[in-house]
Amino acid sequence: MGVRERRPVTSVDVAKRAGVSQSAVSRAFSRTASIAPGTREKILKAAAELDYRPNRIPAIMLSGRSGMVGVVVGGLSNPFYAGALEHLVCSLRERGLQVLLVHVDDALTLDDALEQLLGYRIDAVVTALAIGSKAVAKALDALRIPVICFNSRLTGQWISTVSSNNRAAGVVAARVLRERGVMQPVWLAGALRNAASVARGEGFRRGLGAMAGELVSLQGADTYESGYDAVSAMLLRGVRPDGMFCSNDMMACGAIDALCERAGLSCSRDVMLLGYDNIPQGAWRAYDLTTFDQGVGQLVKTACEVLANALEAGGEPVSQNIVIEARLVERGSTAGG
Amino acid sequence: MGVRERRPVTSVDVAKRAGVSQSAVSRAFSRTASIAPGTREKILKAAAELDYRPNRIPAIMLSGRSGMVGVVVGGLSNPFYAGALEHLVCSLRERGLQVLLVHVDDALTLDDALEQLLGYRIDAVVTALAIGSKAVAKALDALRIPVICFNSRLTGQWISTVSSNNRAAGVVAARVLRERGVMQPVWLAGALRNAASVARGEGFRRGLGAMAGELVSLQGADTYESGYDAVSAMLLRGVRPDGMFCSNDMMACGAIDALCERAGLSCSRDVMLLGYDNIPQGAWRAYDLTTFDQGVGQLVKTACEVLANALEAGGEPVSQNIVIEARLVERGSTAGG
DNA sequence: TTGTAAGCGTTATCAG
DNA sequence: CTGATAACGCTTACAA
Repeated sequence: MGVRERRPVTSVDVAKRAGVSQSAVSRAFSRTASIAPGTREKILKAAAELDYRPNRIPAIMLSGRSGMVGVVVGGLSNPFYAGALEHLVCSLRERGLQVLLVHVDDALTLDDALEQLLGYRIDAVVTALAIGSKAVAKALDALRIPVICFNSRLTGQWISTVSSNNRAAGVVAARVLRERGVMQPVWLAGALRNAASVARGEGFRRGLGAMAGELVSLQGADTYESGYDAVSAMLLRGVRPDGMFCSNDMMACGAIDALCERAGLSCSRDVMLLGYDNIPQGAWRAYDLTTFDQGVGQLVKTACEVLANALEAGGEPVSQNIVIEARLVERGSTAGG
Repeated sequence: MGVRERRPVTSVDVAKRAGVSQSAVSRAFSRTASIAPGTREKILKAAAELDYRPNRIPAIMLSGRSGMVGVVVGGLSNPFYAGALEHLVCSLRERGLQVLLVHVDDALTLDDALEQLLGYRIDAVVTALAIGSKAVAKALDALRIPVICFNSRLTGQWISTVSSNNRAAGVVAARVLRERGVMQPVWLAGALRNAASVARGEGFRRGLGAMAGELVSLQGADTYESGYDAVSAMLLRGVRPDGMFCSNDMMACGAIDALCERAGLSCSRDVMLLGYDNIPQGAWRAYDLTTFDQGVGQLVKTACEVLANALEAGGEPVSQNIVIEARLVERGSTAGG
């Protein structure tokens, strides 16, 4: 009684047991094919007894479509991206699409990862990478499958984008600060290659109007630590802000902590401060952060619709660019007093 | 000049162009097969010109192994899980395994999701679900492929677990509080079905020894809000703790905020407080949380090794249970004064 | 409605 | 080293 490698149950096994042809089994599991109800039941019974599970791999071979979407993420340590991924995975699954996940640190890993994913014949790529280089755009466009990017400026025949109106939000942030009498505004920028951050900064500067001359710009890198450090350095230089706009909530939290710890400045009492993303941590009592909500649900839903369109185009490139307004969420950090 | 659906480039196309047989092309891309260097180069050149990319799907059909691992997550809003996922994705990729990601809310979604994943002939399942029901264990075991669970008590022929020593950490937490003269200890439990939380609570109670009689136990649900609410309710009941152990950092942050906002109690000055997971937010200055670090890197590395073992077992079930010690990270929340 | 048979694009085996 | 050929487990004409 040797140990036998267990061969998975195939449609042939089921066919044998049900006393029908193998193609009948295929039809029993197909939505479109026509089959006599009795035959179908007989087959399903046999299948259940054998614990048969249709193998999707041959279907992929025939159709050339895998039903899998490559999802490329970086920076899951930012709760905004983690939340977006969670939404995305659910939405794609509802549309019958599976997620092949790749984590990417840099453009090099990306090339490598895409190479591998292509071997699996993924139908499309969805990404929220903040990497906005020409090289990346070119690599993605060369895949000849639909690519959907969040908050990106990448362009290409096959590339669609879904973004929040970063620039407009920047203008709103400036208006909020001006209305409340801020005299010394500070802009805390995200990573340079982050297109969304650049747009937010442009909007902010424009919104400040005449006051833009007073603007102090800090360079961050999208993380809590970078926000904390940039603000600490600013305080050491003797700058005392009374209004701040941070390119994302992570940096905003770091900024708040640095203001408090390094200079005893409290947000709302001494400094009006806004962030971006509306991450859960911003709502934690210790921060109570005014911020912009990108509407992850809406963003993801739109992305899935764009994706569906692109997949239906049947091999023809589709490129859409959709912008969604961000919503100001006012909390204590701009309450004043 | 009608629009033609573009057929992907196959090895036959490359063979034609390079003037060799199709099997030569296969060999040119294989690591093991032997082929003349000249032939190989000729083929690679032709492949590059045609932008050929080997299709992995047929290989999956032949071998029955997809090189894909189903990764099941819930609660990505907890940065601990988001970070763990990031590590896991990278580690699996280094081993040449792709990640098929599924998000699960409840046991029902799980069954459904597994059903689908099986169609893709995934080689294994990795999960960090806090769902610990018998039904889930049975469903996973029935897949007849290796299953690796983090911090779970699930058991089965095919199920391996990698956990931190939750019970021991609980004992340590109790020792820390006792040593610092705590008189009114409080335990903030996570969701009931969370086996890790149960073990932490058991360890804590045992570690308290004679003082266990004074212990106040609160029921949370692993989230910030649940921690905030449970502690708020406790304060309303008139309980004034001077030491707390929270089943995870999210709840610990909620607890800290409630203590401060509802009763003006400060952690470290009035209350010694410990969490679990060592999420980045715990290190943020506003919380400065003492906690237990599970060592995500180590946890994931171990899980991947267990997985590799199980995959090499060639169809035979493998079940390992590995426990890793958690490391106490002391910060301000237990500094006292 | 059902069965037969021809692929899908690789890898593996075997002869040359 | 190389080329022909047989799988792999399905879906889909086509014929009965």
